This record gives sequence, C-alpha cells and structure tokens, in this order.
Amino acid sequence: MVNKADTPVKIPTSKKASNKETYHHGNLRETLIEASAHIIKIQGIDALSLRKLADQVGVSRAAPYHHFKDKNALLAAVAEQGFESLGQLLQDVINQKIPLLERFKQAIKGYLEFAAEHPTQYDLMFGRKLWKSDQFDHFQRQAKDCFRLYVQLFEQLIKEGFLDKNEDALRLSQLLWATLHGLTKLTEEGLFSVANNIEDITQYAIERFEHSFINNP
Amino acid sequence: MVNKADTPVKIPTSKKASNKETYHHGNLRETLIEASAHIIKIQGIDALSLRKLADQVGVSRAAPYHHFKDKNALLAAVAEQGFESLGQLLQDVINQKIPLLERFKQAIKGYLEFAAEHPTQYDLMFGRKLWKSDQFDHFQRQAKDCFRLYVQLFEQLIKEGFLDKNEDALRLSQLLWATLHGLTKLTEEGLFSVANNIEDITQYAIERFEHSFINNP
DNA sequence: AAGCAATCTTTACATCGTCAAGTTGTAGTG
DNA sequence: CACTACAACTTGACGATGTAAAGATTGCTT
Repeated sequence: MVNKADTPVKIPTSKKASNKETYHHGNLRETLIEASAHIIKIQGIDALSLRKLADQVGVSRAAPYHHFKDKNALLAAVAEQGFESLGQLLQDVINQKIPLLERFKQAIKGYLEFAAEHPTQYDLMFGRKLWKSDQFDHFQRQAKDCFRLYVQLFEQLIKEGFLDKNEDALRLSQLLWATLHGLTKLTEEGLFSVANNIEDITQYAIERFEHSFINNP
Repeated sequence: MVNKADTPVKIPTSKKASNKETYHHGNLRETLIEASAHIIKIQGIDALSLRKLADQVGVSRAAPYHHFKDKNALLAAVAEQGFESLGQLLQDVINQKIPLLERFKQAIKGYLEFAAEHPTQYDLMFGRKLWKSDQFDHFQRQAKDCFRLYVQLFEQLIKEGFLDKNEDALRLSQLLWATLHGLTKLTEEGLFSVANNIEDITQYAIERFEHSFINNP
C-alpha cells in the first residue's frame, strides 16, 4: 500500500558511466544486483525484466548474460544478498549481552520485522524455485547459515534449562522457522483480515512461543 | 522445456458436444479450468501458457478471453477449486464422529497431506497475487470459509475445556494456519535438509501442538 | 608489443499475453 | 418461421520478454 520509499523509479548510480563512457562497465555484476534489488523493492518482482534492467544500467541486453547464466541466477544473487542481511541481523541480535530468553524473543521479532520491511526481497528468498536447483550452492549455504543460528539458540535454551533435555533443537527450529515464515507470508498476502497489524501478531506469536516452548523459570 | 508433451489433456465429457466438433465448444470455461489444473499438476505452474492450453483444448488462442479476463483470472479459478477441495476435506474430517481432540489432530494432518499431495495447486492457492486484488471476491470467500473451520475447531476446544477460557480462537487459528503453511512451503522447497520426511514432520507438529496448545487431559 | 580471454554489442528468434476486428452459431422475439 | 441481437469463437497483429549466436572492443599477462 505505502510505497516504502518516495524515491521515483529512477535508477541511480551508473557511477562509472556517469563521467566516463567505457566499453567495459567495470563492475557490471554488482551494479546489476543492486539495480535489480532496487527495482524489485520499488516496483515488485514482476516488474523486473532483464532488458529494462540493462537499459537502465546502461549496457546492452545481452551483457548481463556474461555475469549470470540466466534470469534465475540473477534473482538467486539478489536473494543471497537478502539472506546475508538477515543473517547479519540475527547474528547481531544473538551477540547482544542480554539474557538468553530476551535474545530468543528478539530473534523472533527481528525475523518478522525484517520480512515486513523487505517484503519483495523476502518473497524472492523463498518462493522461487531457487531451492531445489542444485546450481545455487552458495545461495543455499548462505541461507542455511541463517537457519543454523536458530538451532544454536535452541541448543542454548536446552542447555540452560529453559527446555527439557530431551527436546530436539533441530526439530524445534524447523517448527519455529515454519511458523515465522507462515506468519510472514499469510500476513503479507492479506489473508488475515482481522488484526493484520504486524506488531500485534508479532507480539502474540512471541507470547505463544514463550508459553509453549519454555519451561516456566 | 521443449517437450511439453502431447500428453492428451483429457477433456471431460460434457453433457453436450462430447465427440462432435462444434464451433461453440459447449463448456469451455470448465474445460479450461480442468485442463489448467492438469497441466499445473503435471508440469508445474510455469509451464502453463494460455496458447498451449488453448491448443490442447482445441480452441483458438483468444477463446479463453471470452471466459476469463486474463490469465490471472484463470489461475484464480483453479486456485478456488483448490480451496473447495481443501474445504471439503476439512469439513469431512470435522464431521467425523470421533473425539474432538482427534478431529483436531486430523485437521492438522489433513491439511499437511493435502498440501503435500497437491504441491503445485497449493502453490497457486497462496503465493500468487490473487489475494490482494479486490476482483476475486468469490475466490477469497472460498478461502476464508476454509479458515473459519479452524476457528470453529478452536472455539470448540475452548468450550470443552481443552483450552483456557480466555484464549483467543481467532488468534490461535492464525498461528496454527501459519505454522501449517510454513511447514508446507519450507518442506516443499527442500529447505529442511534433515528429516524432510513429510510424515515425520507432520507427526512432530501434531505432538507439539498438542503439547503446547492443549491443557493436559 | 602480442595475443588471449574477459567483457560488451548487435542481430535474431521463439514464445508469450492480449487486443481488435471479423465470423459463426444460437436464442429469443415478432 | 424469418429475423435480429448476442454469445462464442477465429484470425491476425503488436509489443514485450528471455536468450542464443557471432562479432567487436578492451585489458591483462607474458
């Protein structure tokens, strides 16, 4: 509904080409990723066409194919960047010097907020067929690193007695992640007609997790 | 991508014009929906092109536009059919004469199994922009009817004392649905490298829900 | 300086969604 | 029954898209 940025659709920074028109762009690959991410954020995934992208960046239509096998590969790169951001965010949360339980809650809140703030990029990170393909190793590793942070969190919760010893950290992580993912997608798509305020839902989810996962202290 | 296969899309026997080649197809609308669902199931969503579809059904490429505003409208119709199936399934589960808690569990199991058995159609039911658009009233109503069944289930659980009186059936439904949705999508996309056996995950999810939602019997 | 590989361009093609205008069958009115 | 209006369908065309092939330009390595 609300455009995240008031910035017009104009694509900025064709930095190198701005002052000097070189045959070789210089760092086309990164420029493509950035421009793609920008377009996707502002106009949505469907609005991204390789031709327009090439135009806006200032290269020919075929140029991107020297850096990405096909459109999907480009999308995977953008998605990978998303997982990097998310991973960094979670890492920061976990490294805070606050009680474990608080870190747990903030890891939940952080995830949901990230997804709410970058809906189109989040869409890209999941939901495309980027996952089953075996040609995106790097992308997948980046994503699983993210997941592992939650597993570690649960392992700590078990170790410190917030959860029973016989609980399965991996399974719990899967379930938690699934819930966060589901909440994100269903909310984003407007399926929750009532109380689709993301903050409320986040708050409720956190309370629920605490109530259902954690032994009372 | 080349071999979309001449797999004969079975054209359902319409009461009229089953074998006869008429200028007017007779019930093109339904035929299109069924053929689309078939193609989507077998070859995936991306393989569905209106032109090929028209070919296989035996009409010209523009014919579908007399029954659907655009491709999205067709997809919405297919998705709606999916929600009908799911709703029927859940309805049947709920109408069974078995203990309430058992119905609850089977409603969970049924959802996950439905999604696992019809992955591409499930993809269609969510994940397309079918939801935010205001032109698919009927589709959305069908879907929300589905959701309401879960709310009713939770209301009963509260009433019969399996849940505290002050629990919020709607919120719980949202959370449950989100979890089921997340499990479905993440599993389907192969994100759970470990133990991605759908039966195991289903079983674990059910146990978890029982443990976390339900007062001890 | 020479050459080779990386990078970029031009051209071309097949496919797709969709519209406009025309054609054919059907239903309903008199 | 004839006629008309409408619904269902067809043909043809347009613009957009992803991407393959082959040629041009540059810069790095030796």
